[in-house]
Order: sequence, then C-alpha cells, then structure tokens
Amino acid sequence: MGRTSRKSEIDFVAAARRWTENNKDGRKPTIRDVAELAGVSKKTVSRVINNSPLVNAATRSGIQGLIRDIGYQPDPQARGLASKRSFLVGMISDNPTPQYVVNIQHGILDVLRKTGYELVVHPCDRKSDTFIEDARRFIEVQKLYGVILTPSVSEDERLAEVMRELGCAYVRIASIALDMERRMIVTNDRVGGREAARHLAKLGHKRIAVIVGRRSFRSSHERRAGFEEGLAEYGISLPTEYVLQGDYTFESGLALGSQILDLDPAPTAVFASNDEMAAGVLQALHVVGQTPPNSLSVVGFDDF
Amino acid sequence: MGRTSRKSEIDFVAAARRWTENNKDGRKPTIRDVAELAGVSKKTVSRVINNSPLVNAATRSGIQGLIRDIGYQPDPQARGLASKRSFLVGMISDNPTPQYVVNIQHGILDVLRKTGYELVVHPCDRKSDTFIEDARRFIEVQKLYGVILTPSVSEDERLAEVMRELGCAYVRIASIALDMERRMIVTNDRVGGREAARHLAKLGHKRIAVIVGRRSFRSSHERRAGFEEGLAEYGISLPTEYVLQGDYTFESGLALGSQILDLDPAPTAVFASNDEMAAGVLQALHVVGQTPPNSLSVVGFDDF
DNA sequence: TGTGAAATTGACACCGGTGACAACAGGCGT
DNA sequence: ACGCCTGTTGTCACCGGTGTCAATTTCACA
Repeated sequence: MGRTSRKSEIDFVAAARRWTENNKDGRKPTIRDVAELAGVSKKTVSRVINNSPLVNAATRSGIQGLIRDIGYQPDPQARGLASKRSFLVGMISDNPTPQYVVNIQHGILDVLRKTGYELVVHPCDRKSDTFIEDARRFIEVQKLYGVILTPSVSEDERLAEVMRELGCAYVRIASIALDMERRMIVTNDRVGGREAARHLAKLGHKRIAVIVGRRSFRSSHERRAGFEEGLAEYGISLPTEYVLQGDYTFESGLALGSQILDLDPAPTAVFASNDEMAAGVLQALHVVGQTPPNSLSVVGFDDF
Repeated sequence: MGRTSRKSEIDFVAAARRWTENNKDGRKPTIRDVAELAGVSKKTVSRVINNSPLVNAATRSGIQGLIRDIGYQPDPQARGLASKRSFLVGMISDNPTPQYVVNIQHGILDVLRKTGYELVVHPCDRKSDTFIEDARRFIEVQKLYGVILTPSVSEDERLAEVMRELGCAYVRIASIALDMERRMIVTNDRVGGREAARHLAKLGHKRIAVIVGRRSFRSSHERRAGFEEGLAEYGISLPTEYVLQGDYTFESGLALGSQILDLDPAPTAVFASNDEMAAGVLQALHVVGQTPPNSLSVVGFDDF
C-alpha cells in the first residue's frame, strides 16, 4: 500500500509530458484535456476535483498528479453555472469602523484561503429603502455561497430572514466593534447540519458517522437533528453505533477518530459538530497514515 | 417618434403579464424565458442586454420593458463563461493602513455600482516567494476584468508586467497613504485605447467618432493611436472628420457633442479620451432628447 | 423594378463544468 | 451457474449565456 499500481503511474506521467510538449501555445488546460490525457471521462476527473469517494484510489491519485503536473485549475464560473452555486462569499456591511472591517476581512480570508472561495465586499446603506431588496439581488444574482454580516446590518432581522429564505449560509457578527474581540453567531444550526448531510450524501457517501457534543449543548442537538433530516432525504439511515459523543475539544476528536477507524464496516465520512473535533479526527487519521478525503471524508460544522 | 410601434408595446406588456401569472413557483427568469415571451431569439435578447446597436429601436425598448417587468437579471456566471471574461474587479493589497484600504474600496465600489461588477478583495504577502504566482492565478482563474493595486504592491514591476501579459486592465495607486489623497495612475494608455476600440467594434459599430485631448498631451496621443490600432483590427477606418479635438473638460465635451450630432452620416459611437468629455457628450445628447445607447454609444476612457 | 449595401434577426455550436442515470466488472451467497 | 449488491466509470443532456455566420428584411438608388 501507499503506492498505486505502477502501470497507472507511468501512464499519467507520460500524459503530463505529452501535454507540456504539445502545448506550445500556452493554452490553459480544461477538464477535457485532463480527461483525454488520462484516458478517462470528464466525469471521472470531475469526481476527483470534487473529492468524491466514488473513484478508485489509483485512478484518483494518478489524475491528481496529472492535474498538478499540467497545472490545471477548474473554472469556477463553469463549475458554478453547472451546479447552480458559486465560489464566492459576500460581506455586507454598513460603514463600521475601517479597522474593524479590515480585521474581519482578513479573518474570513484566512479561512477561505486554499479553498478556492473568494470574498466579495458589499458596503450598503441600511437606511435606504431598497436596502433589503438590493442585498437580496446581490446574493441571488451572485449565487453567494455564504454571507458575512457585520454589526449594524447583522442586527437586521429582515435581512436574516431573506438569507434563510434563499437558503444561503450566513454569519452574523455581533459585538460593538472597538474591542478586537469577534464573537460570531451562527444562527442556523439546524439548516447547517442538514446542508452538511446533503453535501456528504451527494458526494456518494453511504456510511457516515457523526460526532456530537455534550448532550447539554442545545446547538449540538440541533445540528444533529438537522443532519439526520438531511440524510433521510437521501434515504440514508444513521445507525446508533455511528453516533459518537465528544465535548467539542480537539482531544475528544482525536480519541473518537481512532474509535471510528475501528468501526466495521468503516464509515466513509464523518460529521463533527464543530471544527475542533474535526481537526482531532483528521489528526487521528494522520496517525494511522491515511489522509482524507482519499479514504475518509471529514466535515466540520463551523468550517466555512 | 419617441413612441415605438403600438403593436409591439402591447405584445410585450401582455407577455409580461403572462409571465407573472404562470410563474407561481417563483422561478428566476432566464434569457430563454425572455426570448420566448418576446417572441424573438435568445441572441436578440442578448444584444439588448449588451447594448448592441444591432437592434431595432422598437424591439429594444419592448424587450427592455419586458425585462424590467418580469425582473430578469442576466446570470454573470453564464455570461462570463460564454464570453471568457468575468464581472469581477480585484483589489490586491499588502497590508496598508485599514483606513486607506476601506477608502479605496468605497471609491471603487462607487464607480462599479450600477455596472453589475463586483469587487473581490485579495490581501497578500509581497514578501512571499509565491506572491507573483499567486496573484497571477487569482487573476487568471477568476478572469478578472481589472485589478486595483494599492501602495506597496502597486510598486511591484513584476506584477505590472503580469497584468500586461494577461491583458488585464489595472490601476496602480500611488501616494503613501496617510493623506486621503488618492492619485491614480493608469499606465496602459495605448492598451486602453485599443480595448475601447475593440469593444465598440465588437458591438457592431462601424462609424465611430473620436474626441482627443490637446495635442500637447502625450497620453491623449497614445490613446488615440491605440484606438486606431484597435479599429484597424476590425477593418474600420477613422475618417479625419470624425476626429475632434477637446481639452479634457466637460464643456468641451458638451460642445463637441452637438458638433458630432450634426455629422453626416452620424456616427453610432463616440470615443472620448477621458470621462469628463464623455459626460459632456452625454449631456449634449440629453439636450437633443436622445439617450444612449439607443442611438449613440459613448465610451469614456478613464471609466472603469 | 431590379439590386447591392445596410439593418435586423435567427440558427447553432460551444464555453467548461455537473447532475441523473445507465452500464459494466467483480465478489458473494445459494 | 444465477441473481444481487457494491464499487467504479461512462453517456448524455443541460446550466444560461455568447460568438459566428448565414438568412431575411429594408431601403436608397440606378
């Protein structure tokens, strides 16, 4: 293990060379190029891009290598158009202190970095009577994946309502500036859980484990409920042995991670109620030498 | 005149009503819906959206009304994918003072507002050795229409070189923060002129007038030269009677505007070397009761 | 009243991906 | 050997627009 079939490897490497040689004109490669070079269908490449578990490990790593070698970058516009979404996150604000805005922007971008998402800023005037309407169009037209609402607009319930209606993830930032403290309130626990479930199910996962927080945390409960709803939509059930309990810490994630690895049949995905625990699970995987999402997908909740 | 054919008007209005009635499910209209309702091809609607002069005035206004009535919004992703561009402008900066950044952001957004373009912020670390490479990918992958470079990164010649290579419009902002003054330097006069020419030519314009600045301004000369190059690409010539001379002021634009209207055959488009003059031309049009781009397209150079 | 140029419109493929679903290869129980 | 399930891959239509170029209409003018 740890090494994929020799034959495949060689093929892919040769393919990469072939590309660099034939591409004197510096055209950017598309998914079709990758597919043809790899001798597979576009769809398979697409699966690799999206980390679908429905791909043979050897095929996957070969294609991944090829992608790296020829420097292929999927086109966000095409992806978005086809899947009716976008890779943009918006930030709607109404004139808070600059220092504050910039801080938030950086915070968001730190999270977004390496995910391929980009941040679109959108100042506005909350007093304008077309405010809500404008925001709505902005979100709808750009098909924003999520939106950050900074103080002042974050307090607007009408806006929050719009977000829910559009099914757009959102984060309302509270705290009245000045202090650097950023308290974020994710208000849609249940929706978020459901989204996560859909996400995993769509990727083709059938066996999914869940790590919940302490029973006493209401949010944890909400998330799990939403998650089960989401799974149900895809006709996937959640066996009790797949539900583990943590306490929102990294350590508990770590412990539960190895526990999960011992499950039989092993789940192909794990849903952790928060990022700390998700990180713990990942760590556990590293320890045993596996790296997701090759063999196991891990989704943290807070994670944008 | 001033009123389009009665028959068309009625048809379009009826079409709008038909839509609102049949659309109980609140689906967002697409270009196809508009086309079918209007009884024209998608392409014609597309032309209206893009202000192409190749559309009959009556058809145009009818479709515009229909679009307003049913609240159609073209999808930027689809538009971008098909035309290999995007409706995004980037701002690359490396940690200048927050106050400054926010100011610039607002300034840019003021210009962008109502144009359908959005601003994507992209902080970076100029000292990173992948800096240039990262920026390049950012621009390339997002197919940015243009980029704003704030101080520090704006001084980086390598980056400017990349922008030129990618044919991406860019603005380098000079001045060392602190003072609110924003001095912008548009460095690609010639390229800009050429772009403007291509733009108009692609839209189908054949008769294009040009307003240049005083002979002594080098930049004006550069722009005009670039512009002619662009026209030449499309086999369009620039008769001397279509070249008028202004002095970069609103008033001169106004004067030349009416002068242009008297030309015979009248041009279908005007290229002004700066925005002041473009505004003047627009004003002249208003005076005689025409409004672009129905009868005349006006392009200002500085205008993003 | 024909005729060529200009004005207007449409047909159709394509941009670069994804969704839905069919197809096919093994492995396994009977 | 047969049916069935899991795992893996491919086919094909479609997302919502635009580019290209051909087709049609209009109109001035010979």
